[in-house]
Amino acid sequence: MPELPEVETVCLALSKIVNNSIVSNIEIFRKDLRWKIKENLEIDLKQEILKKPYRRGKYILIPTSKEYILLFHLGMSGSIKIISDEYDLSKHDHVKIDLKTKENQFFSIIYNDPRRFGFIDFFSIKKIQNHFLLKKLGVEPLEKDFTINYLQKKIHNKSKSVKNFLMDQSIIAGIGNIYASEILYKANINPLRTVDKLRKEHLKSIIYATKFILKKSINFGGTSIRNHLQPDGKLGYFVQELQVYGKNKHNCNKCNNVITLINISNRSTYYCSYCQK
DNA sequence: CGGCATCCCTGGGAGC
DNA sequence: TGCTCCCAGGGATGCC
Repeated sequence: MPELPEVETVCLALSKIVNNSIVSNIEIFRKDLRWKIKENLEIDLKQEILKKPYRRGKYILIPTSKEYILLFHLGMSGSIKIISDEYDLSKHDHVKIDLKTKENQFFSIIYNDPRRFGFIDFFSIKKIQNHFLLKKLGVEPLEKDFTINYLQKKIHNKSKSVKNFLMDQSIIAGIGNIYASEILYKANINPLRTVDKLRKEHLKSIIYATKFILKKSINFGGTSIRNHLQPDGKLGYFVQELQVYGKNKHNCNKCNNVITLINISNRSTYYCSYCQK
């Protein structure tokens, strides 16, 4: 499920209950995710106070009062459930964290991930700059430093396709396969075009389209959880909002020609060959 | 170094 | 209904 808008939505849902709550218990049912969960996580996390979660790329980071970071990555199939009532564990629930909020309410966070491409880590906040995953991440696409100038620097001497460029986490953090197609459709740029062929006006369109698509999807995610007393991490992609991903053989909303499906680096890529040049 | 294929893993859907 | 095959949204790794 998870690219930047979905991770942001999960983060927002978490922040409503996690902020200043205390970990009363933690159970780990499976440690072998993408990497092995640290042996002493149960001991280290118990009785910690969790502060406000935030997002970096596709990672969820929850600082604790003892200056540690609890990090989640949802991989390809991960989700987080927030539970306040009786709950029967289901298949692929790997971690359960019980929380008591400052208003003395009780919640549990369940980490579920069938394919186990996701990851959970716990490390000192001092090591955040050198964290083996976080240190590689490029710019946040919704922040001010996502600029034409930044993109020009990153493009320097590169010949990869613009779609692979958008999905490269060391360049822009948070865009995955679905939103890469959506952004390029919005920007009218062919996903196969190599980045060295992009002109300034194209970069401008990419930045505009990226911010537009991501913000729209975050807003959609926000409205979809607004009325849930028990926000459920399993929101999935906001498929109602998708214009081109998964729409092969449908007609383009702009020119009415048929949407094309191709493979770029073994990933499905959808585009309109008439609108996107 | 850049770019690409491969691999990790399980489940769901299509097709027979 | 059941089997097989193919595909899937991430990203590290290794090879050229």
